[in-house]
Amino acid sequence: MSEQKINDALREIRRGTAEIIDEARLTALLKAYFEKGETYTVKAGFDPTAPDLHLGHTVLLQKLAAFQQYGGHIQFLIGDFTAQIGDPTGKNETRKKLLPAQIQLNAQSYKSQVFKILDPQKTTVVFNSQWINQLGAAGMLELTTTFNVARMLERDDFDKRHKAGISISISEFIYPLLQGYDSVHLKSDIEIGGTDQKFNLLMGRHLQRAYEVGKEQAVLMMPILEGLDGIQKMSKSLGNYIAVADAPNDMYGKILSISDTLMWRYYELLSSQTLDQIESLKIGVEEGSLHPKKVKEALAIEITTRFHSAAEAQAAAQEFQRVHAQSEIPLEMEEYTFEGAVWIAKALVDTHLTSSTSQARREIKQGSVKINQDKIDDEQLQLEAGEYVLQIGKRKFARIKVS
RNA sequence: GGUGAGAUACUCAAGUGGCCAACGAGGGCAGACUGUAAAUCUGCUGAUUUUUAUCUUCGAAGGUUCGAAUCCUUCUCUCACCA
Repeated sequence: MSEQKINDALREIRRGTAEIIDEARLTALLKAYFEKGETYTVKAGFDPTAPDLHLGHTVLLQKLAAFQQYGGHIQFLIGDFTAQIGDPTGKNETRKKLLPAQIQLNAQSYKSQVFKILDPQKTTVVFNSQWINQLGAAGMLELTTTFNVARMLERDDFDKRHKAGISISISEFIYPLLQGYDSVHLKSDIEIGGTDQKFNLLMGRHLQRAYEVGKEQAVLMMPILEGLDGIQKMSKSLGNYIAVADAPNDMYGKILSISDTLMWRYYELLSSQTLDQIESLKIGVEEGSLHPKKVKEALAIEITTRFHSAAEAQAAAQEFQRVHAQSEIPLEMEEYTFEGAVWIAKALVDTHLTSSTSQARREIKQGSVKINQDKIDDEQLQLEAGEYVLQIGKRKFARIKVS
């Protein structure tokens, strides 16, 4: 009976993971929950420098939510102290020191977005400056004695940089130690993070042993979600992301734009559908009884509903149908008013459809500008009094009134 | 501290006195096509109602020249090697 439950839970928890370390521990925790009702803690760290979450971040959140269903209590850690150092993973730029007020603001922003996925009853939000500031120089020194340079250099990106003669700051050595120390302080049972965090996550285990916490956290790593292009990781700087705060129409449209292959990846990592349900969708598509676009639409609806509402998701779907399938104009768009006749290029700039009048001229020359759905080719066109819908391409619209 | 190399448009990267608003690639935008904002092909991608023209741009400031991204001087910043 409970055997079956444990196996089902394990299956959902394993879903999409890149790697799990100490699966025996994980199983034991689940067993204790199903048999004795004992809960456990799951830690996940977030960086307060970027308050805008995108779907890539929600891969972790989805996994945390899964844990919440099976007795996990989430330690949602905001790395306000460690943010000052900057994670050496990936890029290496000195970070600006964040003001406490800014961190508070970002934390609030986090909470409002995160609790769309997580159950607040089973989540504790913590800031690591709380205990790291208590460490003091002596505590810090003690922390550094738990590890050595040779092992630190084993870390893949340090190793590469060291061999390539690229500088590594001492503070960057401290970063993994502090992140690991968070696990000591929080006595976490499990920590989850991206695959790029492997070294830091393992440090948690190492330090829990060194500080004799009495347990070593299991580590669960999630893959990095590919962005809209399906190749590079989803990130804000690459512009291939879907933000949690995106408007329903944008969110829906962006999901629909992903490739059919990527769609399955998103299903695995982002959907709340069970593995069995997803499998049956796959079979349907392979047999030809289910159109891939339908499956993609269902995903878009699910995700949009999660961050907005079912009604808004439906509206976005209908809007998409209107604008793209039937080439009609959207229901809502920005409105601007002008006094007196206005030159078309100027109107395009003032409505932010183009960045400059030169750009506007080029767009007109290319035949991508439409007024009230009619293509125009006269760069000199003056708009007389009246109401018009300006359009560039399929996606950019503005309504203007000329008086 | 010493020596050397470099700084070009959103990014990478050509260009070493006029043919340079500056090759090429990526990215972005648009057109065609499509179940899709996918894929593919094509065009555009400094600004300006002087648009086969004008103006501003190649780290910054000066200078040489009829003419400079290209030559000279100073400065700022990055990087590599040595210590």
